[in-house]
Amino acid sequence: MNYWLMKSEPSAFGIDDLTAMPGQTEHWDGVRNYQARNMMRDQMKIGDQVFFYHSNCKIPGIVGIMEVVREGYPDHTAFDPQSQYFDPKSDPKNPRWIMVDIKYVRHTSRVISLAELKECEVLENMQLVRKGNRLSIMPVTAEEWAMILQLEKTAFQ
DNA sequence: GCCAACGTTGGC
DNA sequence: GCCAACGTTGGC
Repeated sequence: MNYWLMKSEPSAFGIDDLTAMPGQTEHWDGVRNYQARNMMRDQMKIGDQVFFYHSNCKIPGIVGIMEVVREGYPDHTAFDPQSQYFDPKSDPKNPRWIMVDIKYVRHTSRVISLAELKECEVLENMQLVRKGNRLSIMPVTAEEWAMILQLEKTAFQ
């Protein structure tokens, strides 16, 4: 099983929006970055565990856990001229963009902030804490996953 | 194929 | 709101 972290701006789609979806499941559409797409297309498998990360907000950080429930398939929003994610270069016969379905598992007991993740030595190699990182989907190692769950249990000052 | 210009991301 | 970092575009 693999571990991942996926970012979303809570003003667009936050974890509370996910819990409000039917079945607490949603397709992760709108990813328009090739590196992120390739991970969804080639590597994300049913049962993989995913941290839900809130970006571009007051306290950026991990707010919950999700699970992959459907593996990569074409992102139909790329074909819809009404969608903000419309891409005229994505041909329905040869779709350019891919999404997966994810299901809510739980909120973390608190927000595990980016500031806190940056202070943890075990996590210093995570792409997330590196300067200038803009990837919206990234792999998390088993060690990093366990470390973050450990952090969740402790108070952060 | 290079690279400058431009648009976007996202922390602060 | 600012701006650094990065990806994409398009002229040449």
